[in-house]
Amino acid sequence: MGKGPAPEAVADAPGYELPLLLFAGFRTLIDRLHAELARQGHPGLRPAHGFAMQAVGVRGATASEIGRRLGVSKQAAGKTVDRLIALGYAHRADDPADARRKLIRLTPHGIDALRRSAAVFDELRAEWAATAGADRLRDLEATLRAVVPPHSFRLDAAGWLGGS
Amino acid sequence: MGKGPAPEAVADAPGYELPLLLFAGFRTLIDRLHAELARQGHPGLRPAHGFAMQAVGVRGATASEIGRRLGVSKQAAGKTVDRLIALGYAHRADDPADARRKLIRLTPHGIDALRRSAAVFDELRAEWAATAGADRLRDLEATLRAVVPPHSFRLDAAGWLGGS
DNA sequence: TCCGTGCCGTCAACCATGTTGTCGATCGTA
DNA sequence: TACGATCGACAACATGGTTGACGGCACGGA
Repeated sequence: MGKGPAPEAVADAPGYELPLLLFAGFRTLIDRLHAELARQGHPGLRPAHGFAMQAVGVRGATASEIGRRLGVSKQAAGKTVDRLIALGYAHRADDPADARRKLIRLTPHGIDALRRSAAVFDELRAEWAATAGADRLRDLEATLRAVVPPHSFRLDAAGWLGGS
Repeated sequence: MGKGPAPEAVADAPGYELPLLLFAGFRTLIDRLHAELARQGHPGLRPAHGFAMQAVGVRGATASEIGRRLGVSKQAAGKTVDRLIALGYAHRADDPADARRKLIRLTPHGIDALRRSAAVFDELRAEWAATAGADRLRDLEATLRAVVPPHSFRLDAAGWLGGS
């Protein structure tokens, strides 16, 4: 680029490409993560489950709490937990200190998925660093941190497109 | 990792931050687009509709064609078209040359939404360029183009998270 | 000319994820 | 003790996806 004579406008990319590029990047990472997880003993796992397990965390949480972290209603969180439990990634236990609450905790299978996810993400980032250069990747992250408002840095990716 | 005295590792961001940053960026752009569109006479419009209208295009298309472009079944495309029509953004017309086909075309309202979307995306990109610097934004786009496989540059964002 | 093959749109059933609204049980507190 | 807030659950529904089936239509070869 930069072949035109105009000094200030050097054929910038059209604005609509930016969201497409960001989404393609996100999607590429998530797709490759789940392809790798499927290979490592976690086939049924889908993107929404990963976000939900992150919301559960290694400490466990109640359904209402998970709903707040994911930005969805407690009912929706309860349904997601049901599926997590059906898949063997979590289990429900009564809270001895409060009979209303039910603690959701990850099973060892769930912890394993979380641990492997972090490892795969590190590998994928290293791959991108090798392709684009470590400096350019760091710049990309720094640029995104600069333009993205911190409150949008949340876990409620799943279902965001469908719900408005 | 990376907090030791090793000279080559300068506390890189953990790998899991990368998808979060990319998604936060994508989401920020889309959220602001739809907030702006709502202000400009397109309230009911949601992200999925935008992708669907892009797949229809100004030339029009059949439901099967739209499904192929979005990477979903023709039945799913048909339902999405139904909602687009109910919202007044598209209409169905018989194809005089082939009685099997029904041409989906955008209404003037739909064309207006597409035109405004492009304008808003350009404004948002200019905003990011002002915040992060035009050069850094161009670098970000170039880096993403380098690491993202071209085949993932598709329109099937809506519903992707839910379907695997 | 007629018939097989294949695409088009549609209907039906179902799944996954969200939403609101309601409700009984329980906790904490005025 | 009684009230109010919260928790988990249930029901009904919207949205957006899937597969399977099916009748209508186009087109090309026996």
